[in-house]
Amino acid sequence: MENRRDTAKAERRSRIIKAARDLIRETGDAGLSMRALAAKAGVSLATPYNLFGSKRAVLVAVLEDIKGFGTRFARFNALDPLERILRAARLAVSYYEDDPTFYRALWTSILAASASEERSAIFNQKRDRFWIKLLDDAVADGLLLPETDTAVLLRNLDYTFRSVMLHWVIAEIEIEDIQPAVGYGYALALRGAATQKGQQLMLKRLKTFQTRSSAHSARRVELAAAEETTA
Amino acid sequence: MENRRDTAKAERRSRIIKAARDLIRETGDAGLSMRALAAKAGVSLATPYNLFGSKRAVLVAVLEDIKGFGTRFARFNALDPLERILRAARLAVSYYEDDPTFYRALWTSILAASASEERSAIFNQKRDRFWIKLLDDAVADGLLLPETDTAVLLRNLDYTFRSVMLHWVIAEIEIEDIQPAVGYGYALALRGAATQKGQQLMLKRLKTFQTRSSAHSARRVELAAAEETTA
DNA sequence: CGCGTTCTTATAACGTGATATAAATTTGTC
DNA sequence: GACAAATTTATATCACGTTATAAGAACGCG
Repeated sequence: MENRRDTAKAERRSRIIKAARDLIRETGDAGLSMRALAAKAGVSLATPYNLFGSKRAVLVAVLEDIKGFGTRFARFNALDPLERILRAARLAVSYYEDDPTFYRALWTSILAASASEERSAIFNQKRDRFWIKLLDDAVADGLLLPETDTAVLLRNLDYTFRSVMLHWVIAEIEIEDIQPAVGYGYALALRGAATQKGQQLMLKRLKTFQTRSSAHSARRVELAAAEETTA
Repeated sequence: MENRRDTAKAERRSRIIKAARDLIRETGDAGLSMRALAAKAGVSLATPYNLFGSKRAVLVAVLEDIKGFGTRFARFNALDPLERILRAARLAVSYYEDDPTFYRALWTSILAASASEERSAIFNQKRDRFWIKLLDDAVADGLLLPETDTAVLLRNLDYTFRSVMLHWVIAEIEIEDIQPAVGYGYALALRGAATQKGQQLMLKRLKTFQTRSSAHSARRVELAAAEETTA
């Protein structure tokens, strides 16, 4: 990271990431071709491949380039651990709610790009540690069962989060359904791993999220029924 | 469905589906191009587009062409409802375990094919009814909370299932990790929605699945740590 | 300075999914 | 049997992601 060559390389990298982000914002995922990306970044077509390896890798880099989570989260420190987890999930969702067209285009592109060999690295060690700490706190406070393997539990929460996002990207649910769906899934899983003390807290959450999710579910059933009669 | 024209069309359709299935079995997802598919099915390149609309639609048709779930499930009728749900999940997983290379190639292709407009129809009404009946039985037996919205709960279970599958397709977990991961996710969610009576049943399941999932989790952490030191 | 290395650049090419076009063929109906 | 409608067919074309090639520039080191 000291050579002038390496700094120029890093500069080119960030220029490509920025160009990709801008291009998605301006034209959506349809206008994001590698040729357009290279032109906008002021590099040759081959350069993004040299620096990232594939289109998918560029887009994952765009996704990872998002920042500012930690500071916004600091406010919740006074809450009980389980509540803090739900707030953290809500905060993560809010990123998508604040710029849905951008994130949908981004994820659409990532999914469309052929799966290459590189370890997809959507998992992030630093991010994992943050969440596992939250879960460990809940165990320490006697809200989650002491025998809980928080790493396994976290993976399960991640499953929920990403599935809901995927569901939204595939365009089968609306942006406003994400929040209750994630909340319900998290509350459900946390209650599943909770002690009696923790279960009481989650039960209330579960009910509110369930009714908010039901509204959407009813909508979906109506749609399906309508399709069935026309088919 | 009465014209000879329509029957010929249906025959061409099934020939294309069969050709796609065989092609995946023989060459994997790499060898499955629309040109190879058309050649193997004995039709022109344009025909699959006329009959299905896109490559993705062909592959979804291949996926939906798989059958024979109900009969194998009959044996579990004597078990308690929650146990029956876990067995059903296990049975669903076994389809993938029985022919992993085929299913991975199939899903890889489906994901790689660009997202078109068609409603993805991975959700199936008949299938939904089957699962909701299982959940309603558990409610009726006092194992799940009476206020449970089983449709919402089912969607959550689906999230778990598909995320694990996706995780496997992306090649970050092994085929033998699917079963415990799905089992853990289902047991966790079911315990989250369970009454005290149901919770005791699920707690035991949870522990066994957790230890089996932990083995994999530990493997992953080792890998990540190894990568971090080399990086 | 000159040399070797590394990387970008420009350009061409490959195979892909998808679409457009006109000809050929099949089907239903008179 | 002949006509009209519909659709497959053959073929050409497009933009795309990706790779290969050769030429040139920037750098570290002697």
